[in-house]
Amino acid sequence: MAKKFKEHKTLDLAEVDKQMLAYWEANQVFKRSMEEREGAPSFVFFEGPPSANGKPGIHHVLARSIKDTFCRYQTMKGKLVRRKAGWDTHGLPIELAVEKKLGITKEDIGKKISVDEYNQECRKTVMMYQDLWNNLTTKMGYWVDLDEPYITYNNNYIESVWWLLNKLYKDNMLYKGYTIQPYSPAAGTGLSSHELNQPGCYQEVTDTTVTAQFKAKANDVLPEGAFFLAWTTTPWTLPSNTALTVGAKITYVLVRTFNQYTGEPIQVVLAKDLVKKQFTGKYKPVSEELTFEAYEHGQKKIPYQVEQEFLGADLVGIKYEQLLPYAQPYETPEQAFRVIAGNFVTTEDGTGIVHTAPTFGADDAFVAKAAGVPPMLVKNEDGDLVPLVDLQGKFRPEMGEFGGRYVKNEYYGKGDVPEKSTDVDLAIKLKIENKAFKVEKYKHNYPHCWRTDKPVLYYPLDSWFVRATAAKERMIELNKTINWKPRSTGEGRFGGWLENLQDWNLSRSRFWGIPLPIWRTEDGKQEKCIGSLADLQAEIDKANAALGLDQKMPKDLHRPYIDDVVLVSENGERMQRETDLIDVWFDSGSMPYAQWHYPFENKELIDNALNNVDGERAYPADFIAEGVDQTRGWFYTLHAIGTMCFDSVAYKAVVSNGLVLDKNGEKMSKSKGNAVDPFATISKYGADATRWYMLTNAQPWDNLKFNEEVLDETRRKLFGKLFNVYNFFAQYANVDEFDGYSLKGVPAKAAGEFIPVEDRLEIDRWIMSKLNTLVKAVDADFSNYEPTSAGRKVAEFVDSHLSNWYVRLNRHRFWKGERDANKLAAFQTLYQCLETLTKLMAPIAPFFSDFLYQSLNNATGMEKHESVHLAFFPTVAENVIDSDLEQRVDYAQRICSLVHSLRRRDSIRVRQPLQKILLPVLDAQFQKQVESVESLILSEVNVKELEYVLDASGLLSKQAKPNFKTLGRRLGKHMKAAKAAIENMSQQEILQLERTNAFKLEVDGATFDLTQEDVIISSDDIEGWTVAKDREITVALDVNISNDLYQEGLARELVNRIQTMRKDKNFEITDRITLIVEKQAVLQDTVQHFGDYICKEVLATNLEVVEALELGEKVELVDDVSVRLAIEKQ
RNA sequence: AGAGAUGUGGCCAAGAUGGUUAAGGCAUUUGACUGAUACUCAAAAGAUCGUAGGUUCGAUUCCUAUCAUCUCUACCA
Repeated sequence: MAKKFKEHKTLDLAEVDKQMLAYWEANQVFKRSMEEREGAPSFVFFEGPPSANGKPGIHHVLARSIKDTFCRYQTMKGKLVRRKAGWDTHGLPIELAVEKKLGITKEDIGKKISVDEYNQECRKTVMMYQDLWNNLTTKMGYWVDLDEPYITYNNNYIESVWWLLNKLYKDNMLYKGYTIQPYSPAAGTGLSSHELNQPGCYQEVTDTTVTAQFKAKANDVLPEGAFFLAWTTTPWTLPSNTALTVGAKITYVLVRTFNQYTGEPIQVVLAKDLVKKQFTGKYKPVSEELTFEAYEHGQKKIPYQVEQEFLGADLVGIKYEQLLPYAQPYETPEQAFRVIAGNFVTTEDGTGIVHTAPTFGADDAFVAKAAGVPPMLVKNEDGDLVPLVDLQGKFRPEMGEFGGRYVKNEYYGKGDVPEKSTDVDLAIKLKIENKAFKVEKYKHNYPHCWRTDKPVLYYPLDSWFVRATAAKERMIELNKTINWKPRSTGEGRFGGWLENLQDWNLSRSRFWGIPLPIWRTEDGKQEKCIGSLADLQAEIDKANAALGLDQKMPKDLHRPYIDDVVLVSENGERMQRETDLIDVWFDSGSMPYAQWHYPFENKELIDNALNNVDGERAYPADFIAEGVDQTRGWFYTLHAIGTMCFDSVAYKAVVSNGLVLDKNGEKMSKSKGNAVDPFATISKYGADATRWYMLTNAQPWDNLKFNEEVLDETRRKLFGKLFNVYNFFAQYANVDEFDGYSLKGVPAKAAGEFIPVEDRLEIDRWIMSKLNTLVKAVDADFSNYEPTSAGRKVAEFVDSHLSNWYVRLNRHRFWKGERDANKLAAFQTLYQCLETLTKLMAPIAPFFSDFLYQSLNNATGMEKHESVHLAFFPTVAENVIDSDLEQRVDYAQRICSLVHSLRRRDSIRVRQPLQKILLPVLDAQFQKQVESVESLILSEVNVKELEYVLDASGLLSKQAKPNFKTLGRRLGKHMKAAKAAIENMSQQEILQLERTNAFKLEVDGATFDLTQEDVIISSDDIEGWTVAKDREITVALDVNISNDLYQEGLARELVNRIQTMRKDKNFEITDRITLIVEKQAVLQDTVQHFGDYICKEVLATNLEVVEALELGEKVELVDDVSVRLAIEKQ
């Protein structure tokens, strides 16, 4: 006796999830999916560590579904796929969370709370979210090794990162530099861009702005004494001005006018496009009433006139007098105070000439450096070079009367705020000195420190940099070898980013992160970069010996312990660690190496690949996937480190998925309340429906508009349907004791062998052909990282072909009485379809597929695998694919559909038999194809015969259309006329073309030889018939209902009503009945001719016709025909 | 501000390499099958493919411009 196929009541995907999770857990399926592939070729996957500072959202389900799908697929393809989970544990978000939780600020660390305690708190915070993430990982069916994750705060991880940093250091790729960063003087700390993007940081403020006049020195382009106009919203930076930047291609003009504050005649230079914006209000073009000669200071209108034009490039190099000569740049002052070119200059606002203060603007610093203009740095009391503003935000003593004043009034304490800000006083001074062209208030957004709520300064700070620009070309080259999904992200967003690459600022002045392993002597002249713990130990020993200390290796490599370590330089000086931490993005970009503690352990995993040696490999990744927001984040840092340290790509293929938006296309956010809870979604619809929906509703790289209704539809349509098909199968398979190869009483030809596909019915061969075509396509899609296409094809197969055609047409084969080879073939065919489908679906829908697989396989024991995820992906049986067969069934489906539409048009129900279908035949092949599915069509649409109509039967009028593809190139612009001519071809002419395969077409006086392929012929209409068309197929239906047909129709209606009554009365399927029908004239023939048929269909052993029936039910058969019926169980 | 992506019926969404009727699904309306099951199936209606130009015999598809939405990076006069 065969084992039973499990029959399931209703489909509860959430319940399936639970069952399968328990099963996987109990049987260690994930672990075994790797163990069983030991020794197989590796498929390398990197898990991007989630930053553990936030709760997982629905978009993480998308990203992880993508990752999981391809890892499962590759496992099924026989690859060994290791997936180490990882946690991004460092960085500001964690620190902020901790500070918020403890109610402290950065300054309190080391005072109110020890750094050790703080450190512990950070670790705890990370662990707190880990549980939630693990929970989601498990519930959504994401297989990743959670038992041995890499954690970026572990000493081993840090050691690997140090090793990488040291490698960069040795290659001269690390340097210390001075850059402009957001800085909060009130808090005394630099701010990361993350901090600036806290909500509420950008506030609208009103600043005093100055358009200053910079007096040009003698030159060949401008007249004596001309001024450059430059606008600033931060007048306090004007004393630090060392250059003016123009756009080389921008057109500038010289304008003659008067200074509105002093009344002095002036000539000023500004962008031509901005003259109208600048010369407003009092300024009027010179005219007869308004002349330069007649102008007097104080009068209402000030004349102006454009005198000359130049290109920005002409102005470059002109020197000008320093605007506010409080100090001179310490370095190369002779290079300062000249006009330079910069591509960031626009004519949107200001004057088209940009006041450039390299100490306080990132662009300024960049453009000045490129042009060799020095920043305004002066030597301080300690001999260090510093800007004119100190770290408290005060002007230095060099600033004379301004010395000691805060540059922004906001920095003063309550009560100390002066009446006029430095900006205002500077503006007044410039007005008096004929150096201010215009002073105005200006409203704009300006970043504020989230902690002190005071404006941020852009301020030069010491930072460590990775010389990424040195590897730029190589990064671009290697990027071209990466398979980006979608391609545009790799070429556009990422490629563009690489083209404009800047050096990577590594420094962060925080506590919770990987410390920069660089120690320096006090004068900064000697330094050491540590590349391993052994290295550090050796240096500590050396320092202990040289300096007489008793230092031990810190148990924890974080601050502050590491800061206490003092090393010694070659010539015996003390060295202190640079206090910076490194950018957390470097942490995550190091994961390919650090997750394995490379090169201190697992060295071969990476070296095998680098040296092209046989053996297991863990580098580079064959595949990674994250959100498109990681393009300049993780995707970049992986690529940069891979290129710089190993001259290799870090990943060969990358899928960057889009955002998950709400159903209206808006970004999800907690504040809008439109965020979707992944846990709720999964428990409501099941993980599989969620995954399937997210992967197939839109390409992963397009944004997904998350719509619950569509998600539910996925559940119903795909999983519900497949589940029903399975249940149908299981129910009858159990009755007939199907074991995969045999039925009760119908043994397999040979033990463990299927009936060869070629020996099965055509309809079986058809679905098998379809199935193999599907396998081929899905395999190709998965290997090309196209899950959407793969999933849609599977869904299409299940819906249109398997459930709606194959099962429907073959239902009777499963429940008919006799057991024979035909029935066995039906079971085997359906079994093979279902089993193959579980494997095709498994990568996307791991739970349901395994549930189904086990339900099938446990009964037959055909495969030894205990889970679909341990099985292998199906291989294509090319010999089973029969495209002719697929085509003719496609014809059958379409012809049936056309006939149905015709019946519908005349309101003739399918139970009413009809006599004839006419099918115009366009070629012999078509007729041959349709003939072999003729009986199928006739029974499906309940029609008696199908007649093929050959040409010229008189019924058919043919229509010719040009085939643009073949004619287009030949005819060119004669196409329009040719189209008309061809469409006007007579029946005779078309016939001639068909017979001789030649036709001379005359168009516009020219003659063209046409063959049949130049023309598309379709049959148009058939006189007197109802006709429907679907592309090349035309169908005509004889809708005349003869009396015989009518009677037969009534019989069928009668059967239907009786069946319904049986069902309503809960009779068993096998119950025999007596049928009593009230006598009626219209029904007399029906009962006479079709009585046997009726009895057979409804299992009636006798049929009584009585004059009047008291009991029973009155039912309507068709319009105007009702009858009273009764049935009784015998 | 720069870079990138997207814009096809009420909604979701196919449509590499220009060509004859622009898939399919949901929703809507109408009807139908069914003794496995099932809010299943079928039909009808609904789009000149963001807008404007251009190339071409012919453009949803190629080019240019423009608008809108979104993302990333930056915040600079």
